[in-house]
Amino acid sequence: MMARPRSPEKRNAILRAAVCEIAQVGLGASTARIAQGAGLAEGTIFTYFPTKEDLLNELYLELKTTVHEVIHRDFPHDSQLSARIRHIWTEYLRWAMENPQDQQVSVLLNLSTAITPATKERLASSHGAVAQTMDELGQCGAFRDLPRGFASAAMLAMQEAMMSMEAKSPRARARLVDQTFEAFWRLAL
Amino acid sequence: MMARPRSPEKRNAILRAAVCEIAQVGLGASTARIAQGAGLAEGTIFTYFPTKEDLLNELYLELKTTVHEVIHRDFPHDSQLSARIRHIWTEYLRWAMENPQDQQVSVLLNLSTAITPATKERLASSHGAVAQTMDELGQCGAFRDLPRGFASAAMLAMQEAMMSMEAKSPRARARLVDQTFEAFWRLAL
Amino acid sequence: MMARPRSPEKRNAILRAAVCEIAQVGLGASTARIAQGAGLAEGTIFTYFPTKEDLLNELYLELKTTVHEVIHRDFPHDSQLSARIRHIWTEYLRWAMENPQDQQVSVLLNLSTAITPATKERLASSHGAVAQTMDELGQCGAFRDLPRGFASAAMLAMQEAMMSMEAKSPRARARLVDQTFEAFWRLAL
Amino acid sequence: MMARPRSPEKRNAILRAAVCEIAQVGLGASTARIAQGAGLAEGTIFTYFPTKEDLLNELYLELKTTVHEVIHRDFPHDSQLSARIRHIWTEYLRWAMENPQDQQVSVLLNLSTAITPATKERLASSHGAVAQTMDELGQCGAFRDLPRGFASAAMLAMQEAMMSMEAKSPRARARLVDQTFEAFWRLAL
DNA sequence: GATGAATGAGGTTTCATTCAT
DNA sequence: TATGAATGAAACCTCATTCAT
Repeated sequence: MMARPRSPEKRNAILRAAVCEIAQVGLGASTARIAQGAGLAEGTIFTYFPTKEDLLNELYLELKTTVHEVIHRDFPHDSQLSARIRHIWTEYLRWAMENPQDQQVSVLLNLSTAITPATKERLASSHGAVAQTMDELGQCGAFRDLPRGFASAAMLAMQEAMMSMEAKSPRARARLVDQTFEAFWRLAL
Repeated sequence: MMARPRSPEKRNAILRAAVCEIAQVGLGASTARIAQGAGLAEGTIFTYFPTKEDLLNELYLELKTTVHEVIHRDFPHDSQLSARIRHIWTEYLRWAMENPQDQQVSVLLNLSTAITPATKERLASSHGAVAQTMDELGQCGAFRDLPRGFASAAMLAMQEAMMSMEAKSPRARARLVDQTFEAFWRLAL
Repeated sequence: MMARPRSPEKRNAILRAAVCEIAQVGLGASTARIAQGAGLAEGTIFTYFPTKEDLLNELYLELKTTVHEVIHRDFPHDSQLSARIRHIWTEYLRWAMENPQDQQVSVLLNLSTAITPATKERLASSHGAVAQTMDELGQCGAFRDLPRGFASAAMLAMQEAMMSMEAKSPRARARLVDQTFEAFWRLAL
Repeated sequence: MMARPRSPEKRNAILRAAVCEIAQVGLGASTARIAQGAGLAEGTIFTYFPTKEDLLNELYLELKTTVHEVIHRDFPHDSQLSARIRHIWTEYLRWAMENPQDQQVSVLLNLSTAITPATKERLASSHGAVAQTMDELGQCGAFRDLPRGFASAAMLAMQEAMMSMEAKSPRARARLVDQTFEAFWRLAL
């Protein structure tokens, strides 16, 4: 009934705990355990999120928004396409590899029926510079004749492939990010 | 002397119903609803699968095995690499697009903690010709310097990207499959 | 529906298996496991015993009857009271210690609501010589002023106490049986 | 800040209801019926006892502890052995006859595999004065040459025999208690 | 007669959510 | 507002019993 959170710290603790639990046991993670993970009482969750579904939707927004912020930070707005794509490529992968649980939960939520279309739309509206860059990519070279959105999907897909590689050391990881970008860029022409 | 034998049809009906339910509501799909979907009593599921987890593991095997069979049928063993890769690309996508629920459930199961390592290993041993072809792909061109397994992951990733495109007509779909293969092949060199 | 057993061996196997299972897990032992223990199919039990409750009642009769038979064998009908009581004491304890599971299940069944009064009555009618001896005991010495049946109950109670002692060797056991009989007999005067 | 605290009354209501149900139908008594008997919702049982088995173990402890308390109340620590034994004899029987269901359930639990060794050990440590008196009894007269523990077992056994006698009136019951004690004491010498 | 698959009621337990404190 | 006990629907699973083979 109440959705006006009193303490942003607690709200955040809940979201962090949710990520942690869901990463471990899937979307079936119980609200009770999430609450416990957040150091709160079972019932408190429901003063911050009226429903478990609401919690999941908000979590989804939070995760996606964070990624957007990461990418927009220091975004080379005026550079040429390849540099902008490389930025997206690099920053997204950095975030994903530094926050594997967040990434994993993000994937799970993407596939879940709990996330409403409304939630997904709310995100589309906040794309901004990234969206524009991806569109530009869609116009160029190999992607020109393919459906709108394919460039974006392909890039995300390749990134997922890249993440599935166990990167032992951070150094190896950095090189891998570069190498795979080169490969992807060749694909794009 | 032998009472009614366990019927493969019923076993199959359960697996089909499971796919259908899981596609709709996720892995939380209840055994009761699956039974109902299969036209059986609640308890009957458990004569075929001792546990829900067992059901999920068997379903996983079934789905993956089907894909392998689809690909191995008419596999051009003696053709050159590009033809073999194209075969895998095409047949896999055909199956996935003709059986979107199976595909979706397959993805869900892949991410689930319910699938045991033992189950995954059972699959690895049945790869055969496909595995060899993918290995070959890994040796060539762009993938040579990347970690083992990347070629395979990248291909699957690109296929998922392709599937995420709504293909209106079967005709358009066929063209899309071709176009995206060309793109992928260019990536591979 | 059918209660006329074709094969006494199978009927017996079921009863033996029932003892074994019940001794291990209590009266909750499932008919399926009992059947398995008897080397029979789940359903076969029900051609021998229409109901689980029937099985338990018959088992109860069987166990009690066996004890009676053991005691009646070589019963010293014409000896004086103390000799007859000693015979009952010794033979009952021998049986109980040689068949601990049967004894244990017998106790469980005694306490169970599954055993009908009708079943218990059926037994009372077959007491014979033992019953008469116990009655005689009730008339004598210490038991004279106590309620009818107390002598019998007291004896059984003392025997249970005796059985609860871990008797290491058979030799020690034999001595213990003697010693405790002497004690009991002193009680009776 | 503290929400509704867990209420000892409800915990007790559950234990009382459990005794009542188990006395009627055995250890198979369902948690649902126990909850109903306690005037609580099905789920509430599990905030007080994580598991049915835990409930049974706690019930066992509670019953045994009550008996110990009953006996220790007004225990004639400084009287001679016979007086102390008579106290135990009398008080135990009084409790058992005034609480026949508790007594019956206690017996059932004793025989059940649900009660863990840990639970039984927890009790052994709280014996106190009774244990010492029973040990003393074991040293004397008839019990001297019998195994340690036999005196105690014999006494309990005789008490059970005594309880199995239907005592019509309280007056008759009191006399019976006395008479049987005299008999038991004669046994002990 | 023997078999064991099929049944569905019922058992224990979990869980999102409510609400007294 | 925060708490956690209370709730009861629903989940997974067991089991006595039936019945086609």
